[in-house]
Amino acid sequence: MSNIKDVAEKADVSTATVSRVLNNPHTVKNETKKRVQKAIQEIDYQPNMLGRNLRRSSTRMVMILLENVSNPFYSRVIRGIEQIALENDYYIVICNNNSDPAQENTYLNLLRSKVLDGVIMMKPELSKKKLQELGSRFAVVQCCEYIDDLDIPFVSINNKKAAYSAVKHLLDQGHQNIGFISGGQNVPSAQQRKKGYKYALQESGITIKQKYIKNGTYGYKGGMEKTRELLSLKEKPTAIFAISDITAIGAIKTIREYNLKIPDEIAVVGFDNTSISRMYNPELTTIAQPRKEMGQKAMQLLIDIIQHNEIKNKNIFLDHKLIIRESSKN
Amino acid sequence: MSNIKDVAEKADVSTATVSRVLNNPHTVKNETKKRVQKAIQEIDYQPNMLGRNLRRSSTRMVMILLENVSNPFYSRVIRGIEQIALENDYYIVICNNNSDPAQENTYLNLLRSKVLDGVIMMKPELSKKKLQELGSRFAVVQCCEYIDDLDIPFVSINNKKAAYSAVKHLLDQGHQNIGFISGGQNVPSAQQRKKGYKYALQESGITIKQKYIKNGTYGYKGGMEKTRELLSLKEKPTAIFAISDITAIGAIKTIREYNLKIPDEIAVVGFDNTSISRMYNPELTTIAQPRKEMGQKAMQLLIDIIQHNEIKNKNIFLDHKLIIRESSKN
DNA sequence: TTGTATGCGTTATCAC
DNA sequence: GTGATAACGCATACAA
Repeated sequence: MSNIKDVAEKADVSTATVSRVLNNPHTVKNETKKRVQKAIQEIDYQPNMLGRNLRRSSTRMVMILLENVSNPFYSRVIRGIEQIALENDYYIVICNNNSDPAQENTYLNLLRSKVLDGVIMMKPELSKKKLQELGSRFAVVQCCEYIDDLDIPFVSINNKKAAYSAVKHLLDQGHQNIGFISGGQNVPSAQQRKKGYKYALQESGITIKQKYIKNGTYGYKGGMEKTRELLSLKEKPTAIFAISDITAIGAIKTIREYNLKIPDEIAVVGFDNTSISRMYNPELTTIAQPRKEMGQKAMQLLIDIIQHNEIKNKNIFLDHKLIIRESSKN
Repeated sequence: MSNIKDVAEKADVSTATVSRVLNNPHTVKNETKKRVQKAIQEIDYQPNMLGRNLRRSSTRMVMILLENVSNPFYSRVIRGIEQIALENDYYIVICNNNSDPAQENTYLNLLRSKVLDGVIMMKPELSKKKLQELGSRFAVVQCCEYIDDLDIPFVSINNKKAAYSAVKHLLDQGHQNIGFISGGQNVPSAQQRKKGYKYALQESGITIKQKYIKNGTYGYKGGMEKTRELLSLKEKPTAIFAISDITAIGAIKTIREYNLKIPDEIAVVGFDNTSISRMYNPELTTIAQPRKEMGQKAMQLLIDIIQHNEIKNKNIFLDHKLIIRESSKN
């Protein structure tokens, strides 16, 4: 493959001038510029970014590190990130950690070794301490999932409030026995949402019953299993608040096995407003997060860090929205 | 940040020796090695891959270029790719083209400029000619979606046969009027599947009616709209074969609006066996592709190209499987 | 087994 | 407006 020297020879200029045509065209005399551009065309020259990156010590590549792209929640967040990235000439690459700390660490080595200019972390596997360390040395932003007593900027919603509004909606519908199927025990957002669940009940003077709180995973199967447990209780819940839409759909599947009517005999509320919530039968009541905007804010934050811009607000909370559909209201 | 020279000074060796410890440890005397490793620890040295990459003219980074990660079909394919990549010390980065040729081209510049060692293309926006050109100069593999008269290796299923088996299943259930909701007009797999649809009908001596063939998109809304068109025909189809699971679910949604019973009054078959097909109500009959294996084969193929290994088979077809569920059979 | 020296391809500083 | 050249950090051919 040809390099900048070949172009320079072909156009009878120095490599410096070729570089200028590439990066600061306005500083080159028009005539010279034309000659260089012609040469570039003729020998089909493509700048080698490996050289450029080394020289500049920057790649304009930014990674989105998430659990797994199969999680439908992320798609719109990614869109938001991509939009801002594109506008600012950054490349976005997405990497899965597959919930494996070792795999996550492998990808983070791309950051440590300068291949990436920054990273947006969606659901870190890293220990708090290591995350702090990483954030202190490299450009890192937390998005959606976050740990707030670190000095790492984040964009998220107020999960406690969001869960509160979901449960409040069920209370308003007259439900008293409300089950909660949570996510992973050590996932911050799940803990925050549990607080919101409890707070809503307390506020209404309802005793919190541990038997109604199930810690599970975010998955479909988890939703099925935990619902089976809830429905085998003597005093069955008349409503279930699930940590994600998929979990809620697992719940509905099980409810169907028990031949209970939704929402008449039992109501279900999910979380995330993923596309399936609108497509499912019955359509699912859920909490919408401003996913695209979260991505946009996160990427802007990351750019500000990379470029050492002043950052006004390192902790950004955006508004959620309760979306009421068939699964909780006739 | 410290570099290889700092380590060399600290350990009182040459940079060459440090490099050897990093890359060919067995060629260094044990005692020296220990000293170097200690120095690396002490100054917390992390090799700068920008330098290494330039020197080696390789990054061990490989891109999966797809339409959008939100498509649930890809998740298991990606898993397969990741598995083989991990085993062979390659980094996998995923990029969306968002069906935008310009965006795709931007990402492909990473390949052209040597930032990537290769790319697996899931659904190219590139013109056939440009794809051919790209494949002739760089390591490229087509996966799932493919154009077969190019000299670019691919891994896929036999879409015609797969569609045939879906339609044959419906015929076996006694259906004669079978609608087909296709994908994009210029998507190879959609064309191939249409052939399979037609072939199955012909084989059974059934006249192909254009009114039963709807060209749409792969989406939910497309499924809804096209089904509305099909159900407003005087002679309604009693079965619908959809190009994807999501499209099939859109179809079901509309069928429900018409208060038709599935599968008694109308049967539905999807394509891809994505997780939603099992979760949906009713559970969806569909065609399963060996997604993980497709990913594995594609990545192995790509590695073989990158490393200039001999390649026995450049065109790999894997077996599909018909999965019969509630939406087509009681 | 180790050190010296070179070059990968580019950009940016400095001089003209 | 342009050219000469150093430097980015590393791996490797060659010499010792």
